[in-house]
Amino acid sequence: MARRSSSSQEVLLGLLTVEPMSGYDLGQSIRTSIGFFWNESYGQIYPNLKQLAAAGLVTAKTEKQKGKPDRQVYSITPSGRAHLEEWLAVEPQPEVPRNELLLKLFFGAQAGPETVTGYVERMAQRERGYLEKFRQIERELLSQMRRYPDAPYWRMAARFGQLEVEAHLRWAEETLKALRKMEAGRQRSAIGKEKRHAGK
Amino acid sequence: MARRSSSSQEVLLGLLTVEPMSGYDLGQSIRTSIGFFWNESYGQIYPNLKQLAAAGLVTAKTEKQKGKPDRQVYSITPSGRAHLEEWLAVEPQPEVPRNELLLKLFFGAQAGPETVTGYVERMAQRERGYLEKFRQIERELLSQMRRYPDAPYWRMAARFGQLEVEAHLRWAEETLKALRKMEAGRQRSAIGKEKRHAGK
DNA sequence: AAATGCATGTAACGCGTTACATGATTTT
DNA sequence: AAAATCATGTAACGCGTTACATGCATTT
Repeated sequence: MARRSSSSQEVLLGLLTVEPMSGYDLGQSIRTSIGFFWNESYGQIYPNLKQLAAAGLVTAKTEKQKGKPDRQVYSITPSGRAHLEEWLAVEPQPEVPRNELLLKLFFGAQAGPETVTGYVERMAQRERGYLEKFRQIERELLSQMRRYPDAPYWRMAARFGQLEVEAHLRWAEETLKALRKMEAGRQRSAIGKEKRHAGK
Repeated sequence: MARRSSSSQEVLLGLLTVEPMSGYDLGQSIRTSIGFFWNESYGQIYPNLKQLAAAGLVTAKTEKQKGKPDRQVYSITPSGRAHLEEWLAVEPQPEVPRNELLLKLFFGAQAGPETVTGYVERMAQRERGYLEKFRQIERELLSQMRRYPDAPYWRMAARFGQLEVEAHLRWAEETLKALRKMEAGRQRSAIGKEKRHAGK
């Protein structure tokens, strides 16, 4: 097996400990339940499932459906669980950050406050949407606490997202105030220039 | 010119609006000033500078130094500034998140609370270090407000990092409490099992 | 004597997204 | 009639890290 550095296969194994699923299901699960801190495209999921099956970490079973196309349902094997536990025992590395909004804000002087104000406003809008989602997740998790023994861990992860979103919103409010002050200042000086020109 | 989706070249142009720099300088600047929200390796910086020079967006000038090897000092050109402004006018896309710590925490039930506790503790330690750095950056920026007209924008970006770090630390404290409770619970039930075994 | 910093660059490799292909059913 | 959903997969391409190469000066 080639040296692998990413966690794309392990996230599939992890989700398959909850219940057997198809590649399509896994894509849905990722998007809806861990999407706020992890993401996989189908271009990753399907080939990785094949590799996992070839390595004996999962097994596939074809399920026929009326009307809809066949499903390949994958289950984790004992050696798959062993692999997952090994991976879990490795210290997670801090990720390298890349925040394009902050990058454009950092160079905001080259564009003027009007441009970046819009970016921050729409970012805040998005974050407010996330806040709603987290509240919903919180309710669902609380009601399913005893159905899933892993739920306490899921809550901790969701709580991280919640606190981050709240911090983002506080930042956005503060930053919009500052940007609007700058805009006002620029308008005043622009009017000043106009008057000076008109008076010429 | 080929279609480019990433911002690796634009970050170089942006930093060169502050002052002319060598590839090495740019690497240092990135690490020390925007490193908390953006990152570039030398394997990206040097080839991208060449491409920028070939496209006429920067110019290179060889500077000789005593003892040390020659430096290629790059300056942004007017068309470089135009390109930067165009890029700044494009709405920044929200990045796809990948947080390995949260991923391992999410699957924490497969490893047990002891394992993930260590991960969160060391994460909190790192974050406390960042907090110190942000306080230092804040001091430096305040003292250099009139030397650099872009400083207000830099402060906004730094403030984002500050608020995020504070949120992370609050989360870590909360989560460590919950994990330690779970550990205690598991110990009690492990002792219970032991006693039952001993009594057999 | 060894390690670190200055300084520039290239090559290999893996990761990940996007686009494409196919085709039926259900909803708008 | 068109779009969205279910469902699986492949291929191309760009991005980005890591390792490697070189070599002098300074610090430990």
